[in-house]
Amino acid sequence: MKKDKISSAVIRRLPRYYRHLDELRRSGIVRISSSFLAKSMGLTASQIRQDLSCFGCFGQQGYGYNVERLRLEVADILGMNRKHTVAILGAGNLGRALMENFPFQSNGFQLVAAFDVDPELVGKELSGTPIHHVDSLEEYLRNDPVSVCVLTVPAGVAGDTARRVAECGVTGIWNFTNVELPQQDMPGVQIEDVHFADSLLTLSYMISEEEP
Amino acid sequence: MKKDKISSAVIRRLPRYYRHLDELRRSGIVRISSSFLAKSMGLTASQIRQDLSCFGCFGQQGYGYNVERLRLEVADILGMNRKHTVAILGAGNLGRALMENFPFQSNGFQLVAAFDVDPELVGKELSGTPIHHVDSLEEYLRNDPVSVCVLTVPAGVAGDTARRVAECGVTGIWNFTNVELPQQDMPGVQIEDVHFADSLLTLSYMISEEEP
DNA sequence: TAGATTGTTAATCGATTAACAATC
DNA sequence: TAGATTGTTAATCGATTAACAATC
Repeated sequence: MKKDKISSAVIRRLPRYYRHLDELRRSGIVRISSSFLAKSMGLTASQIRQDLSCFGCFGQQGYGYNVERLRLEVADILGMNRKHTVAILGAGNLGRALMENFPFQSNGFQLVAAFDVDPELVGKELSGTPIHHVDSLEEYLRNDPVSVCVLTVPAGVAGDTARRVAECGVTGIWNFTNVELPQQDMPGVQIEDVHFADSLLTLSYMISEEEP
Repeated sequence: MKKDKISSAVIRRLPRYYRHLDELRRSGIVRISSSFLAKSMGLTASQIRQDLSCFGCFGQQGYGYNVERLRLEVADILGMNRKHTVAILGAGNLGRALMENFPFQSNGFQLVAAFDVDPELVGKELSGTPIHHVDSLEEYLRNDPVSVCVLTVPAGVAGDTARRVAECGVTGIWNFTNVELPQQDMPGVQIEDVHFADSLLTLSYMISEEEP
């Protein structure tokens, strides 16, 4: 039975399901039961069946799940077939690392452009992606709307840059700056934070607890 | 009343508390009530008082919390005063981005070394941090143990590299590879994942849901 | 003193786990 | 058919919220 409102706990597990199913597929495994998948992921079989049942009936009694079919279903649920476009704002170290190394394509995204202020970079291409000047951001987005902007600008201009692209109708911001973006100022824009510092401090807590 | 076992939901909120308190302090605010802090963070006052009470009594009835005192308390809880050391494994784009831009110091960590296989990099320094050859990893760690290793190596060697440093007594791994490290193979090592792909796919889900 | 706000206990809400009929 | 395993309902567990006495 499909559910209306999916809890964020479930949503956050979906990419992990996808990752594991992709690995199972690549190692040639055709079918899998909830209990086997649970064991390999460190979850309970109940939870997996409960999670999946939010979106539909993908298994078969007495058989389990077809790995490839389930993988495609999860990909679809995650919106990986929607041909989302993405632009990178800020081609510093981190922005360039994402441009050159992150597999946008295999996660269902198409990287179409990057923006920076550095005259050394503007006008060049990196891994086939052109780097434009940030001054042309609005003009670019008017002509070629993108789904998601990757925010890898310096913290000082993070808020401003976010507001600018929000006004141009971007639907998502992937925020790598350590700044908390004011969601309420940007209605209709989904924000996903990657807070390096928060992550490291969590680790700091965990290792500090071990050795009191 | 201090609690023994802190739930991971609480732990994950601690860095956010720290970040907000640090910002309040920098904007010169001396005291704050749980309800004001709650509003600015998008939480409830109850939750904040409940969270903090896991670690002690930091407030005062009728007054609230002293921002700077609470900030220092949270820093201490997070282990930011423990002089943890950190080494970066893999000085590719991402590794270098962290070396050059991430404020390890102000998060309580001291970056002491980086490791790579690239002869162009080995022997050089970047932002004051020497880059050694990965072959010398074990020898280095024997002489100068580090608390945390940052895993920014290619996915193919992630598992091996993790095991190697785990055997050398590292207490934490900050994992930026898209590989799920087997926690059970490395007892006593805390693993904190930064899964870019999982994060982007979560955003993909959220923006796809908006426009069905 | 009166008003404000904490820390804590109790109530509620939501998420996870267990159980089981349905059925491949 | 017998064994396996799903999807779903019910039970349990844990986390969040509400309430309030204590007290600054």
